[in-house]
Amino acid sequence: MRMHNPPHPGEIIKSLCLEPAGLTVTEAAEGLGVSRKTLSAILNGRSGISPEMAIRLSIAFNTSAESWLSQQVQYDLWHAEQGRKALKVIKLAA
Amino acid sequence: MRMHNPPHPGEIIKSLCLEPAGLTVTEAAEGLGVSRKTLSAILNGRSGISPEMAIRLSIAFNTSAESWLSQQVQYDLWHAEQGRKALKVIKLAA
DNA sequence: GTAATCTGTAACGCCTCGGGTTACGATCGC
DNA sequence: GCGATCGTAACCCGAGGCGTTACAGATTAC
Repeated sequence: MRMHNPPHPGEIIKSLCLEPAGLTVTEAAEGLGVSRKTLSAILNGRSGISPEMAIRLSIAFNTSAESWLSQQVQYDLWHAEQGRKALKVIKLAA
Repeated sequence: MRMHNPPHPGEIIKSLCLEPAGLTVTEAAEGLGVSRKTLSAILNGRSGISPEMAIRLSIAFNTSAESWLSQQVQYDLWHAEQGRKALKVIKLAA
């Protein structure tokens, strides 16, 4: 279990994709083929990156869809781990 | 993009966790703290592995929650890639 | 043959969440 | 002042995870 709260993938998108290219949220949303609201929600950590969105990012910015989803998994998993103690699970194998 | 359809993580759970331990679906579901229906749906590829379920698996079988979610990502991504051509996305950066 | 167990799954309800549209207030540059 | 940008609230929709109940089929035990 990691110690630090991993950043939303949205922050990485903003700093590694939008800013270097000088793109506004509106422009990027149009290019990705989604609404401005959808992209805004991701950039501000209010939505996760769906498999489809990962593919859109991979096309638009020539990146790896897998890497975006991996970051999303790290983020989701860290938050799910916070509720680990509340789960009633019995050890079934060593 | 991978060539072959990756197996549902459920198949791996069955062959690597349940069968070696001689567990029935009913027993495993009780140990994991979920309904038999929920586990059955996963084993038969009708449901994905949620972050919470990944943690349950990691506790019960002393495995890595991350590995289960990674497999799920591979599976989801492969299926999402099948609809890649339908996405209207503009290249925004090289 | 009969009863118990295990399993998949349909039918329902509940809640979360991604995504779209519309619309508003705030901010910044000209 | 005016236009562009942005975050976000208020809606609607559909998908998906999970629970309970209930049924049918298969397997096993007696």
